[in-house]
Amino acid sequence: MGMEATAWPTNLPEDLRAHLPEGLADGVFPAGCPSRTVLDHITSKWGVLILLALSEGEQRWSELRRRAEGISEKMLAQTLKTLERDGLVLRKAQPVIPPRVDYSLTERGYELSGLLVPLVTWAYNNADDILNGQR
Amino acid sequence: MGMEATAWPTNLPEDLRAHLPEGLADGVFPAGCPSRTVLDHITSKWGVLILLALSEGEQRWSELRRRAEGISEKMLAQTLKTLERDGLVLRKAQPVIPPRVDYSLTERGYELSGLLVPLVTWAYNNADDILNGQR
DNA sequence: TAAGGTACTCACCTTTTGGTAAGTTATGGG
DNA sequence: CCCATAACTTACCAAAAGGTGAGTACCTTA
Repeated sequence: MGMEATAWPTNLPEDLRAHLPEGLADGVFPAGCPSRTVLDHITSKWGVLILLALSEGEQRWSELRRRAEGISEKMLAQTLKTLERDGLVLRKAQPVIPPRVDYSLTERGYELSGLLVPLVTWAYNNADDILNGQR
Repeated sequence: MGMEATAWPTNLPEDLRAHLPEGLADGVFPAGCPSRTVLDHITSKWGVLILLALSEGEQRWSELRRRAEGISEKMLAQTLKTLERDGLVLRKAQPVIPPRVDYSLTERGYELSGLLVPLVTWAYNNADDILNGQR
């Protein structure tokens, strides 16, 4: 309400639509499904931002902290651990003092970032329109 | 550790990478940025699932409840309200008893779902590998 | 001797998110 | 008269996410 929201026609030709894989073809994810867990990791508030930052190349802890503006050390550690466990992020610690740790995307993580970047870009480009259109 | 995570080379030719828009070219979202808010809406646990379900066409409240398996009525209402406010979902209520309400994607919502579907598909295809590769 | 740098962990507390169960609406059918 | 129905709302509570500030390790530099 307040904005001219137009409905998208439901009867588009099949080949103009993005396709869901079989098994969730009707949009149903089984509730306990592993993909729900993975989806939660990769769409988490800080997860997206970290993957995004790393899509620009290998970075140190402190650099990631700067890029994911507003993240706490606790959440940075937690998020990196989850992504590392998921095989999306690679941690390389050098045994020097003061410590130096470099984070980068794995091949799988890089593949994922290729899907995340368009999404974030879209959010960035549409954010003002979306939030202004609210009565 | 436990899995053979290989690092992706950092020095790829520029044109093989997905690109971030300027303004977040170095991967920094300003902390209070509107796009953070929008991103939170569209990557929320239930938001993704609802947008996904609606990418298959117009649906009633009760149908959405079934498809987003495990969602409570409270969260369904809340999620739909947010997406409607954001101009991504269109609500059409018919003044009949018992009530009938149909939800569909707006043009903007449809555009978004085109980016979300590949992401969810990726999660679906990779979920088992990811969760099994964890020591 | 003391301070500084880096990458963390931990305990404690607050805030946000989410679930449950009940109530609401108005009408048509038994 | 009373129940069922669809799409909600509300109050209350539990769980999860997240912030804060302190502490740790160890070597280097001043």
